[in-house]
Amino acid sequence: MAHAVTLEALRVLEAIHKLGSFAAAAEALFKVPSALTYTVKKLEDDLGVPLFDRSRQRAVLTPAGHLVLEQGRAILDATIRLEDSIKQFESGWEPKLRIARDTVLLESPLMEVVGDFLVQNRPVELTLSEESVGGGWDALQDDRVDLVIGVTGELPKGNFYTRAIGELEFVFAVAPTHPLALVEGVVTAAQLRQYPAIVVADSSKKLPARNIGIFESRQVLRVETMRSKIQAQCLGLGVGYLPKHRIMDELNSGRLVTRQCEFPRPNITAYLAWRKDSPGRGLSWFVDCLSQQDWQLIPASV
Amino acid sequence: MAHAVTLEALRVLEAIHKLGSFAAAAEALFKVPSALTYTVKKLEDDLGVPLFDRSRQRAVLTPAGHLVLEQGRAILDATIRLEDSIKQFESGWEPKLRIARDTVLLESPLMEVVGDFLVQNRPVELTLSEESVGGGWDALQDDRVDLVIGVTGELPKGNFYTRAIGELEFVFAVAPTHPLALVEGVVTAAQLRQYPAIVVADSSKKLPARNIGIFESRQVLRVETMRSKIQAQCLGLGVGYLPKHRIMDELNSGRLVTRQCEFPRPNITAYLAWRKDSPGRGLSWFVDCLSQQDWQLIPASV
DNA sequence: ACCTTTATTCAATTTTTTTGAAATAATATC
DNA sequence: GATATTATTTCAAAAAAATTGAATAAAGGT
Repeated sequence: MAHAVTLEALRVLEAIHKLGSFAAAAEALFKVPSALTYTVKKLEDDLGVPLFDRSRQRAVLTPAGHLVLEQGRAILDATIRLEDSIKQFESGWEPKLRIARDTVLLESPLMEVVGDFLVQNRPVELTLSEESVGGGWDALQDDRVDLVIGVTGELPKGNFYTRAIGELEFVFAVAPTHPLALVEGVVTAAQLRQYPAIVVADSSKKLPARNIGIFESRQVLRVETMRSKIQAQCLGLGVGYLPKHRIMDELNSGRLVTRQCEFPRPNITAYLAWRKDSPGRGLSWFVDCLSQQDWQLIPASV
Repeated sequence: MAHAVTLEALRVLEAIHKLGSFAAAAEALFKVPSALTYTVKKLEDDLGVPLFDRSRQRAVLTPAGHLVLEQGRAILDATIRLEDSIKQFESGWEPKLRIARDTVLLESPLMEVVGDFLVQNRPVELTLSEESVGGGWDALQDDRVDLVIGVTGELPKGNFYTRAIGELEFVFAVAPTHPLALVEGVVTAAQLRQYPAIVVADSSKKLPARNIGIFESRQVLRVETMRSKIQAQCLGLGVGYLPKHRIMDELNSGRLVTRQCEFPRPNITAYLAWRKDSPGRGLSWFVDCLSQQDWQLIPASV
């Protein structure tokens, strides 16, 4: 047979697997069970492989069935994206917009902008996520998000637009109860090595992980978000550089104190970044608003 | 309408675009033109957008049509891959196997193995390609190849198997007519800077490009393959490190001479690498043969 | 053992797709 | 500029495919 696979058959497979039975799937698809029997059997005949094991009462996927299901899901997703693209093409508004914020940035400035967007009641479904270190680039490149806020470092390969939103200043901060708080003057490498370092793990799933500002400590505690890192350092669990704009409260109230460190950490520029290809009206709107938003950073020098 | 796109409609779209008319596409698909009119009109109705511009005699795609075609192709490709996967699942032999050779390696040892495979007349379609520097990893990660030979350096993220095939030794070589050939003793950084460096460009399309062994020359000539680099250096266009096993002939015949260099380049291990997931019989066969093949390298120490 | 749930078979029915002939329109040719 | 050619659409009829519902068989729960 020329073309065995049809989207309808993949949908049926998916439904049966998800709901656990032909009967339940039939109901969900507004059909009668024998219709599914027909569709499934046709696909099995065309493919030449049984997709379900019928030795028991409830049909369960064979290994071949799992294979078809898995790749079939990707195909169904692609058709949904295709239909979404057409909708965007007509209205200009993308049906879905995925925004990632790097964990170095505060959440509230983003939320303000999101609030402004939501009251406009556009036909756009928003998804927010948080990334760390190189993870923002990774998510963008891997097409898991459409827009990232607060990415830093080198531009990876690919066609991206960027816009600087300010400079990040890092200070070496410890809890006042931490032994390093007692050090007068500059903290040395030897002193650093005595205490655990708290680092934010790279959330990359595809690109190689970056390790920024790791000094060789005896112990490293890896956390997922900047919030966790700040909290860990406030509790005196370890030490490390923190973005100044995130810890103004902690510094003012004395929950953290700064020290000079032998290895200074230079300021780095934070960017908005998005894919070049055909931005929808939603993406354009967010790029405009987010680049004018006050992220409480140092204005970008260049 | 719930689900507008069907694979059949995408195939029709693709055929009309490729062959330039409804009539030609109909013939290719063993149908009658009015059947295509029906299919296309149905898709247009369901999507709510005209896909073809009919103001002229021959129908041409509208921008929206191009969008559907482009994404549709990806979907059709995925369905073909799905059917291929099933075939592999049944016979064990993958219908397609894509092998990349890093440009540091000789081509002939691979060709010998390929020859041995072809005489077995397996139902496997082979594709060979050449990659450079980080490009092998890139192609593997991006699923453009199934197996790479001669990748070096750090393992990127992802699930890969690797097997060492030997160590690469690099020698600093220049044409006998090159000014640096006259230097006695060790070539210094200052001397190096005087002459163009020949480097093999990273063929990566997704991962960040690696730059190995670039010393800051006034001029850099970037080439795509090791063969080009060797040739450029034989012609005295520039200098650089070359893999010793690739230039034995040139060294013996005096077309290249070696010199000591202030920056020595350590040996590096070359690997076979492939994706973990479900190797077919073809991939397994190649991994076995290729890892036993004599690549004329130094046996791996570790 | 009995009842319930589940999947399949099969003939009848409905829906969808395909066809071929005729109509319409745009290019090409003389 | 008239005419032939090529290309697409329209429409009713025919063919193919999908869906239904009733009957059947078999598995699991109580």
